This record gives sequence, C-alpha cells and structure tokens, in this order.
Amino acid sequence: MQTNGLSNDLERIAHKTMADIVEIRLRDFLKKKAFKPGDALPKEIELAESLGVSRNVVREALSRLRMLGMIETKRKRGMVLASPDIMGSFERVLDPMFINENTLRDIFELRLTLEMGLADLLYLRMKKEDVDELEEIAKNQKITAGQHSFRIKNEIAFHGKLYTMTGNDTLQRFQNMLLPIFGYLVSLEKVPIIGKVSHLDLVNILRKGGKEDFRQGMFLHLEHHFKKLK
Amino acid sequence: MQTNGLSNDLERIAHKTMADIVEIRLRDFLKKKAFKPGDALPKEIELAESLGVSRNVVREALSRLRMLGMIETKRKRGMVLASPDIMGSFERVLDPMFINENTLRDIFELRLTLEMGLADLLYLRMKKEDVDELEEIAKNQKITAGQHSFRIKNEIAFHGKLYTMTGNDTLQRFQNMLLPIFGYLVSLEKVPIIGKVSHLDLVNILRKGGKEDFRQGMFLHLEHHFKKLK
DNA sequence: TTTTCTATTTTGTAGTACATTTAAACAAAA
DNA sequence: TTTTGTTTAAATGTACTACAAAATAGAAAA
Repeated sequence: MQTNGLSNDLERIAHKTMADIVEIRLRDFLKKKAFKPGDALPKEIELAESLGVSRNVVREALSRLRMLGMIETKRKRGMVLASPDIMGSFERVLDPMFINENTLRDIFELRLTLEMGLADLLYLRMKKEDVDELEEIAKNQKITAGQHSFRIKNEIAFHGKLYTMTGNDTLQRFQNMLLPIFGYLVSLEKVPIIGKVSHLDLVNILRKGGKEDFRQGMFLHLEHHFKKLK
Repeated sequence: MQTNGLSNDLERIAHKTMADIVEIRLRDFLKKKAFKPGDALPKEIELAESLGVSRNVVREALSRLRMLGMIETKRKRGMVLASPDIMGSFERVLDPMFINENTLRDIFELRLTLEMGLADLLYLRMKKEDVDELEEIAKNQKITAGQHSFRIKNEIAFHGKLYTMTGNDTLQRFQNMLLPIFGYLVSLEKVPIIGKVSHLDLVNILRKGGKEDFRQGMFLHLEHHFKKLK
C-alpha cells in the first residue's frame, strides 16, 4: 500500500477520534484560561456536557493528561492542574525495545553532545567531595576490570556522577533516561574499547586542569564513539 | 497535611488506579513478548478478560499508549505495536505555561550544554551550503537589529540552523521543542544583550577555525547566559 | 475549640448496547 | 487472470446506566 510509487506524495489522512479531539480541546482550555497549578478544573460530567461527548471519552482524554502529570485528580475534590513531570513522559517511551534504529543512533549522539558540553556546568558547580567520590568510582573500575556487566555498571556510575555534579536535576534525570539506551549500545560492543583518556585521567583534569582541558580529555575519552559516526 | 513534622518521613502512598496498573502491565507485556513494530496485539475484550478488568479501564490504558505512539489501532484489524515518536510525547508537556520555575532553569541549562557540545557533530557533518545559509541568516540580523520580536526570531533561526546542520533529526526536534522555553526566557530580558562573539563571528570560525575555536567562540557568544547561572 | 461521625459529592470501575469502520471474502466484469 | 464492486463479519469507537469507593464539608459530640 505504501510501496507503490503513486501514493508516495499523498499523506495519510489522520483520523482523529473524539478522545484525540477532547485532549486537544482540554489542553487549549487549560492554556486559554491561564490555569495555575493547584487550580480546580470542572468535573468530568460538566466537561462531557460542555463538549457534547460521553463521559467515557472525556475520561480517556483526562487519563492521558493525568499520565503526563498535567492534572491530578482526587475523588470528590475534583481535578487540579499540576506541574507535569517533563522527564516522566519521556521515560515512558524511552526503551530501546520500542525505538527504531535511526532514533537510537540519534539519541546516542545526543548523549555524546551533552557530555561534551558538560564542562561549563561542571566547573561552575562541582565540589571537592564530588570529585573525591568520582575518584572512588574510577578506582573501583580498575580493580574489577574483569566482568563485562560490572564494567557497564561502573561506566554508568561514573558518567552518572558527572551529571549529578552539574547540580541540574533535569539534566541528571535526562541522562538517567538515556542509560538503558547507552547500555544497550555498549552491550553490542564485542570487545570493550578503552579510550585514550581514562576515568582517572578525567578526575585528575577536574582537579588540576581547566575547562578546555576537560573538554579535550572528554573528547579523547569518547573518541572511539565519535569515530564510528558518519 | 504535609506540613506537620510527623508525616515528613512518611512518603505519600501512591494510589494507583486500575488504568495505571493496566498501563504498566501492558507495557511489560509488550516487552516480555518481544513484540516488534507491526505485530498484532490481542483485542480489547481479550485484554480486559485476561486482566480481569472492564474494557473501559483497558481502553484508558490503551489510549495513553496510543497517545505516545506506542500502539496504533485500526478497526477490525486490531492493534499493532508501533515505534513511538519520542519527541512527540515530550512536545505535549513542554509548554512554559505548565512548567515550574526550577525546571525551566534546568532546561535552559540543558540547552546551553547542548550548544557547547555541538561542535563535534558540526565539524563532522556540516557542508559548505549550510554555512552559506547560516551566513545569510547572520547577515539578516544586522540589517534588522531594531525590532525586538524579530531579533528573537532571527536568534532562533540561527541556532536552529546550527542544530539542523548536525544532521541529527532527533536533536533538531529536541531543540525545536525547547524553543518556546528559550524564547520565553529571552523575552524576559529587558535589554537585549549581545555577546562578545556575534553570529557572524561564529560563521567565520566555522569557515576557517577548528573545533576548539568554535567551542571557545560559542562560549563567548553565550557567556552572558552562563554568567547568570549560580 | 477540637475531635468524631455522617452525608454528600465526585471520581473509579463495570457492564450493556449500538454505531462505525474496514479487512477479508466473495462475486462480477474486463 | 486480473481488476473492480459488493457483502459480511469483526473489532474499535461512543454512549449510557449503575454502583462502589474515597474524601471533603458540615453536623454532632466531647
């Protein structure tokens, strides 16, 4: 059906269900009315009547918004607008299982990009204790260089700690989300590749070097990944 | 209720509705059975019976997965697993209106981090035409330096083009999502601040300089933003 | 005034019924 | 044989009713 040359140009007509429409309408409604977190929303029946649909449909739409954390509902009290958990919605779909190959690659690059950009926040906010802790993690790796699964865990611990040190909660959660993907891709490597700059080297740079040194070091650390990109 | 000292330690008991549970169960089900995109799923009634809940509940859960693009449903044929549109789910919640102040700041930093990390992908993939086009955008700015709203548009065009040039679709869409937030924060600036390195300077660096130069230039371009961070 | 109980209200769940769409099977025509 | 048109059946989409469960607000009691 999609493979005949003719219909290539014709875009598939998107059939929207009532739930889809109601979802959009509700979103607009929340925006237009400039609801603030904590504000009470009309109850389900009222919404259903206003929109001229069944309560069923309204509930499906509300269920979506609830999943995204945009609203919270309590029996009797009704619904209130909430601050959605940005990352939460992301985490739901971010599973290597569900993501196609291209996007997987894209996300991997996104991660590399982030790591290369970490320096500024790091040098702004890192504390001595953090670096000490980071060093512990790095040393830990040397000892247990044997097992493969442990190597990945340690890899994750080290880079995760870096994100934590930025003091940016969202960034940290973002990285956390990308972990399964990272882990998945690393697990595809048959032979573990060690960069020219090790974790311990990076720690030393953080102690004694400047931002530029760190960027350079991080690049060398990740170089074998970058080399695979086309 | 939350403010009395006693209950501080007690974590709020998360009341899960059936729809929440079914959503999780379905997710696990999809994973466990290792469904591939295109595979057919059991029909609603069967799911309802298997899980021992009403079709209503199942539909709420399915509605969520459908919104995220994890499944697609066709009448008669049933449901099939699909590749979720990662960014799509993000876009839904990413509206400055709904996001709290802290997260807003976090995301802004996330963006800065990305921009600082762009260099590697840029130097790997940029083409001469891209740089030419970028130059046009940069020049455009000089001419129309007057209007405020135009300045923002141009700013967005320039940085947007940079992301496009990375050849990473996901990254580009990600940036696109962050635009409203970026715009919102920039609009808070009373006096437009010009960095030490202009857009045109960056273009020149792309033409003649190396990655390090670009990073340095980008930092100076964004410096006034970095200076505001704590 | 503070606590406890009660009544009411709203969400959560279940179940039935029917409309709508469309894949699939079949029949007819070229 | 291939294409085109028609029918049928099956699954989703929507509506409606009914009731359970929870939690607030208000009444009653201490």
